Amino acid sequence: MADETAAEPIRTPLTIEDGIDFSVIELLFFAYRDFTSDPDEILADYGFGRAHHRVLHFVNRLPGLTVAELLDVLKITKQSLARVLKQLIDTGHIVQVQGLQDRRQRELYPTAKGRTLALALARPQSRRIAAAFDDAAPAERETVERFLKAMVNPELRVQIDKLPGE
Amino acid sequence: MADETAAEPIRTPLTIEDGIDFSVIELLFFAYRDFTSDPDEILADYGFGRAHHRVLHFVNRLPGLTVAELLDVLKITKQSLARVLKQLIDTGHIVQVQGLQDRRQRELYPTAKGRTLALALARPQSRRIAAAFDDAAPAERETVERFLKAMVNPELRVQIDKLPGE
DNA sequence: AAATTTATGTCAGCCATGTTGACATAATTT
DNA sequence: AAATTATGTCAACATGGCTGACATAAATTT
Repeated sequence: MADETAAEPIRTPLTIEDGIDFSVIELLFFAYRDFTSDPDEILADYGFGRAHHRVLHFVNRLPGLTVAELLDVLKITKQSLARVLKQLIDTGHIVQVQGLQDRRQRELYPTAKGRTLALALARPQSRRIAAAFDDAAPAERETVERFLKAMVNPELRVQIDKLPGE
Repeated sequence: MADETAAEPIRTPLTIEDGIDFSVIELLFFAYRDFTSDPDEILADYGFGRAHHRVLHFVNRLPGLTVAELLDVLKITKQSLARVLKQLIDTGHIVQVQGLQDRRQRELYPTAKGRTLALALARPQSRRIAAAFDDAAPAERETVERFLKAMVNPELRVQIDKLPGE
């Protein structure tokens, strides 16, 4: 205990008057909570978790990326990656190919099986997004995308630009 | 191994042509990754994690909410909550008050210490959001908020409406 | 050619945070 | 009086992060 006397309960809520944008903070929390719940159910059938999903996703979007590049996108350590990557390789969702110019590198590619699963996981998320945009004008779509990109650390926005557009 | 022969690597990336909105899926991932990294650094100084943050946040925004209500917002089990809640109480960030009408209930309130920490955690997130909106028009702000709310499961949107507006 | 650096893999152990199941207590409701 | 409800707690387990240490092969530098 930090103090002898019991600290007094504060009975008034924190509000926007405290100078903080609580509404968007909370909207991001709730939106992400439900956004990730979609693929979670599918993953459970495979004995996979969110970690597998993220790896599979980026290997499908950037086929041939190296282990180091993947670590940089996911912002995790190689020991953390090792476990899930091994499972994805053992189950035939991802294959490794030795680099041509640099034979130390292991280029990661999805198999047909891995591509199918990646698509199955992305589908409900894409449906949720489409429903959220509902009858939004193209300009509104653009506003949302511009906001989300601006939320990313400036030095890491290159990661977004590297992803295939169409 | 699922197959004798090594499965063929697919060398073409998944793109929007596959009928999936990959750009917004990825923007949400990157935005949330960096959005949560702000408070993580502060929390580390206290030996706390994201779980503590979420509890502290909602106790500050809905002072007096009960354990059951908190579980419903966070979508975790009471055993998971128990550990982090106990730590927040032991460190004097949160206090429990026996319910007046129903004395089985434990109403959760922040202390002055808990309020200060909640504000410190919210501040960098709010700054990031403000920077992302930069010189956005009020209508654009509204577009983003409407989109994020629409991303939440319809039956859970009441949780957002219960939070204090101003 | 030798030494160093780099990309990757792997072993071992630790921590945070989620889970399920079982059971206890006190207070409320039936 | 009995049943239900809100909460707490114990034990065991899984996932997915982490650090540190070390090994190997290939590329780069000296």
